[in-house]
Order: sequence, then structure tokens, then C-alpha cells
Amino acid sequence: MPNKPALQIPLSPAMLKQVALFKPLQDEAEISRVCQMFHGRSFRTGETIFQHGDPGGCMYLIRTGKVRIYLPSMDGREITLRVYGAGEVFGELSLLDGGLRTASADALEAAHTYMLFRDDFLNLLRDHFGLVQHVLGLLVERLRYTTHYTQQLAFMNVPSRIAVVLLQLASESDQTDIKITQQDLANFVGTTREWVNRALKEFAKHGWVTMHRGGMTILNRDALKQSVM
Amino acid sequence: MPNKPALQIPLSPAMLKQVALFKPLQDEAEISRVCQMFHGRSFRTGETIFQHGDPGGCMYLIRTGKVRIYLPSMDGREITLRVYGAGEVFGELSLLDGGLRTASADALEAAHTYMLFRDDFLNLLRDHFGLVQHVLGLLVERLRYTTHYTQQLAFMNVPSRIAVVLLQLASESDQTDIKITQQDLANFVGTTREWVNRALKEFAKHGWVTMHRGGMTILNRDALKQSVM
DNA sequence: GGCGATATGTGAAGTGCTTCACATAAATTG
DNA sequence: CAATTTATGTGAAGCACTTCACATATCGCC
Repeated sequence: MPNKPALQIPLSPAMLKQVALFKPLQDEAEISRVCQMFHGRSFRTGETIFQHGDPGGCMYLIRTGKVRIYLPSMDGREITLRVYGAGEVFGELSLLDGGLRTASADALEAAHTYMLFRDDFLNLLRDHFGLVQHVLGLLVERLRYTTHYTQQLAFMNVPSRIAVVLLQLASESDQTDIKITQQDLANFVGTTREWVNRALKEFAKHGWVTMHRGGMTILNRDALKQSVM
Repeated sequence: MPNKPALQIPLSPAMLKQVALFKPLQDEAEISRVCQMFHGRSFRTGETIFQHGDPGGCMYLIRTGKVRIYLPSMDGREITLRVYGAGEVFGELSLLDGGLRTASADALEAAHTYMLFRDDFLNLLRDHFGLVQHVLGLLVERLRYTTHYTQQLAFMNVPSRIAVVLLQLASESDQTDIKITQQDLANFVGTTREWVNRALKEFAKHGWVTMHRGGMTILNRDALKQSVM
């Protein structure tokens, strides 16, 4: 199904300067040199970016769209670890140590990304100590997130985990309307569609959300937050 | 209950050179200078080292003993993330970003450790680029581990998780005999003592392990590994 | 506007795990 | 060695979640 070929916009210095990770770069000439290292790559909604176990020697910077990082199980189930949006990077683990991808990634919404390859990045790190500090900060943030995520997975029941994901999705776009199917929501928290349906109906009965085909709307953020125990 | 005051052995250059993280340090004078930065601290079995939410501005290097990193829940349950042994470091997250501790730690076996404070470590990093690379490598390893751990938690049932922990504990000491109570094992995988008991009896029925007060012995590593699905 | 595909709604049985309740055995202490 | 404490063993009820089975609604498309 060949779509219209995506218009490739090269990474501009102005764009790069927006990205937190590359804030340490100051010199204009250097910045445009770095921009050249990035290669545009677009993904349609649902398209796989990489899979658990792939070799993977690059990381991605998101210009637009949303990317979902998830873990697959042997028996076809999956659990979504995280969603990244514009200005964020992902896939940096394999980049740093050259190892295999530990998780899978696909486009939650059609995404335009820029790839950065291992050797280019390693050279960059060598030349800019400030950048190294930001990478350290990035990894520390990742670890804090995963630890928090583990805690939720270990101790919270499914309805609470659903509530957390809803609040998360709603806060990212800063709106009350969430576009996601119940099946996808089930994959987010590692449960079944049926159970998501029942949990959502319970939320709706309390007047916290309304459901509609293809999504739901949060009516009472605070109550939903309160319900998480 | 004051024990005999622990004999404080200062960190020797020979010891430091054994530690993977500090391999990049070469200069003898520098190494002994670095050794001075470490402050000995001992913990009795079961003693708390730090708790989730503590401020925490130091990391620990283990000389002897075993340290358990775990997450507590609001209602008194807990789940063990990892066990560190001699030559390994832990608590490096709060050190790097100055944030609060994300997990708790206690001594699984009486432990002698050396503490390294934030400012000292940051100075070290500034002066030794090679060290930074090792820290990056350390964090990457942590992330790979936690991802793998999350996968287990999300998709494996309790008996399988128990089997994994048993194999892990047995491989660390490279022996078939494991010293741990069923209650502690339950905390390891985030379940109840009763369920651990039933799972172990099942393993025993298959002839994979034998149980005895205060521990168990692995009879058939391979079969146990096979059972994990 | 009918038709297949996709998203949702719901009952009922089953599984995996927890909780409670209590019994027994081994180690520890006075 | 009696008394307590700590570790283990076990049944039964209950809860959270899954699985299966199927019904209904909505969408997009020819």
C-alpha cells in the first residue's frame, strides 16, 4: 500500500536547538554539522519501527507524531512501557552499547523521525562533554521512570493502572479527550479488552469518564486520580 | 543491640583496581587519592541501608556481603528488584542527579561497604572521561536489566518467577544450596508465603528441589529452567 | 444501502493467586 | 527442658482477572 512519499524535511538547526538533549551544543557551525548527521525517516500509524531482539545501531529523534515502546510476550500479548512525542528521543540504549533492542517500537500516530547512527553519536560524545552529562541525565530519567513503572505493575490492580494510563495520555496532549480503542488500552496495561471494558464502565458509572467508539473523555480528572490506590 | 564495632578496613588501591567501574583509573597516585574519598560503612544482616524517598547523596561500593534492592508498596508488601554482591556498586542514581532514592536497600547478608559522595564523584567524572564511559555502560546495563525484569513481572506466573529467582540466587554463589526463607522468597517475587510454599512443593514433587527449614537445594537446574515458560 | 470489518457490551465458567485460619515442627531463649 | 518464637504446611473461601462465547453497534466501502 504505497502512500504518497513522505516529504522529507531535513533537520534544521532551529529544530535541533529545541531538543533538550542537544542543548549543550552552542557553536552555530557545529550545530549545522550535527544536523547533517541525522537522516529523516517517516512511519505510518501502526508501522513497526523496530522489534525486540533486532540489532539496532541507531537512535531516533521525533519531529512529529507519537511512538509507542512496548514489550511482547511469547504468546502474543504485549505491554506498553511508554509513549514518546515530539522533541523526544528513543532507542538510545542499543546506540550506546551496541547491543540488541530490548523492546519493540511502533508509531502510535504517524511519525516523522530523524535517525542518528552509533558512530556519529559516539564521536559527538567524545567532542562534547556537556552532551555526555545530558545523556547521563537522560538515562537516569529512564531508570527513574522504569522503577516507578515497575512499582505500578507490581502493586496496582488493573483498574488503577488503566486510570493512570488515561491520566497520562490526557496530560500529554493536555486535553480531556483520548483517542484509543479498548483493545489498545488493554495492551497498554497488559490485560484483556473485556476487563478494560468493565473497568471503564465502572468509571463511567461514577461519572468520571464517558465512553464512545474509538475513545473516551475524562470528565473528572481529580476523582480518577483519587481512585488510584 | 550493639555488636562488636566493625573493623574498618580502608579501601586499598588493590581493592579499587578490582572494581569494574573504576578500571579506567591508571595512575597509582590518582588511585590512592580516589581511595581516600571512600568512607567505610558496615551493615548487619537485615539492616536498612536507605529507603525509598530518602534524600540520598551517595553511592555504595560493596566489599563483602550482599545487598538487596527492593520496592515497598503502601500496604506493607514488597518486591525485590535485585541483589548486589562484592565488587558491585548501588545507589548511583541519586548520586548522579541528586534526586530522591527510588527504591529501598537492606543487607541480605552482613555487608561491608564504602560510600562515595556526590561532589567527589562528580569531580572524578569531570577529570576522567574514561570513567564517564563506564558510568554510561553501568546505566545501560541497569536499563537492560530492569526491562528484562519488567517483562518477567508482566508475563510470567508466580511459579515461573520463583524458578527464575532460585536459578539466579544459585548461579550467583554457583552452588545448589540456597539459604532463604519462604517468606523472603515471597517478597522477592511479590507474592505470598503460602503460594511460595505450594509452588516449591510442586517443584519438589517433580524432583527439581528439596526443601528444608531456612532454605532449599536445587537438584535439577535444567528441569527448573525448562519449567519457566 | 447493503455488507464485511472493526469496536464494543456482557454473561458465565475457569484459573491463579490471596486471605484467613489454624496446625505442626524446629530453633532459640530463659 | 519448658516456653516462646520463627519457619513451614495445608484447607477453604474469596477476589481479581482471564477465557470463551456470542450479541450488538458502528464504520467504511463498493
